[in-house]
Amino acid sequence: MHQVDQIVVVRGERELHERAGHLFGTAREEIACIANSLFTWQATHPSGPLGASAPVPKRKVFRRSAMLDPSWAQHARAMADNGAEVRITSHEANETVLLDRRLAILAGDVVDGVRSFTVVTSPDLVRGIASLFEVAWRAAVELDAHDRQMAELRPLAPRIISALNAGWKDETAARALGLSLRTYRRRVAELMEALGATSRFQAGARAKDLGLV
Amino acid sequence: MHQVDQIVVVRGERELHERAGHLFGTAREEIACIANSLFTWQATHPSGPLGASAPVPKRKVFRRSAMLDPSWAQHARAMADNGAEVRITSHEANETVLLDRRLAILAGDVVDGVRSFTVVTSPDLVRGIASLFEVAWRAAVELDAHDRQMAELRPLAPRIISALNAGWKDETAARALGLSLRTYRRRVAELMEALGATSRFQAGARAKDLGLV
DNA sequence: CAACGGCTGGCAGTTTGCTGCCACTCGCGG
DNA sequence: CCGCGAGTGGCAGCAAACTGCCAGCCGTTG
Repeated sequence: MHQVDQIVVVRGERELHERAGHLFGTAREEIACIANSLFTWQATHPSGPLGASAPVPKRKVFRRSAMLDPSWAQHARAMADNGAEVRITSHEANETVLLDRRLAILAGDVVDGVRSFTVVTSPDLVRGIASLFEVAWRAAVELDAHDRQMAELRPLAPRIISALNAGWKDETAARALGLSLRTYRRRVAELMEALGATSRFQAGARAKDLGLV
Repeated sequence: MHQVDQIVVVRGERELHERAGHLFGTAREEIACIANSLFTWQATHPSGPLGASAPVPKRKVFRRSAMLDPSWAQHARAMADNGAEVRITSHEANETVLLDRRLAILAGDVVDGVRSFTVVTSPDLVRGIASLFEVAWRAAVELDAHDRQMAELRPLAPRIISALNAGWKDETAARALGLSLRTYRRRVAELMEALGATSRFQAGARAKDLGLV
């Protein structure tokens, strides 16, 4: 049988939901996902619990910079506690969802305030996308290892970002946070790395982009 | 006659438009406005040309940082060319609209993604708000003077912001823009001032906030 | 109880950024 | 044509940030 519409582009979360939302409940083998923001999470995780049907193995990769947001970090932990495998990546990849290695959804760019998504069912293409996902999966670190790395930074990040956004000098901010200057600068360096920034200007733009200021 | 509802709070641009949009066409003496973003401009400048009826004197104060956006700068120039008096302020004030000194609209904070507006018709309160507007008006600089100040920065700002966002050192960015290091740093200092930032982290966050990166 | 690992904080050297000063250049106006 | 004003660029001094090194401390483990 000739299969039609193996590659379909939809615009906006509503259209995506209408087109492919129901398929989430039919997944049997695995759901694998790369998430960059809460925004797309909501798009691919519709109302009604996903795990309510027979539990399906899930793998999810979160963006490291997103994990600076406490609600994200909490969400990732909750997923891991509910049996999903969660990893954290420092790399930037377009958001991707794989269902049973039969269907892939890739997020595109935002145009006129609307994000487009490509829904793929072509077997060869889905296999290719799945292999790329595997590379990203292997390159990412496990949630527990990531949490250990972030143990010192995590509780301080909001206050450090506030201090930076207030324009405070490192010495002033260190005193306000009850840290030595060296340790404050250590934390700032870790924050910069988590944001993927090499300058403080970049860090400010990234933090704003992520809703951290 | 006892006037009711002299102070009303509405939530969202649609509700504001329904409540007060028609009044813009009835203004006869003056429309005065402080704008912080394109967002609120659209709210208080509904479809259908404002000046289509008898031309009403208009005074508008734009936020200096917003003027870094070429579309804003162009818009301000177009208003001035159409007879409005335009000034630029470095200060941050909540967005305000005054109609004939009889009605005032003040923008509030965004809560749950929805901005609230306070519509005021109480004569005493409107007079008070109008007097505050006059203070802001007098403290602002005329558009022409502002444009002269921005003459060197204006054409370079997009590329400087790109260079900063790329994490380039000042020396690297200066060479890329064909400027000396001293001049590049002069332009960066002007950009920081226009953004109202005292640190590069702040500048990055502000630039992102304004849609400049 | 001792050893080890990891974190902190002080110090220091280096890098990058910030701004004042001044000589020079160029364009404009009288 | 000359004088003046404004901008540029080089230099320099200072401030702020970045990161390595090392001693000390604390908690954990054997």
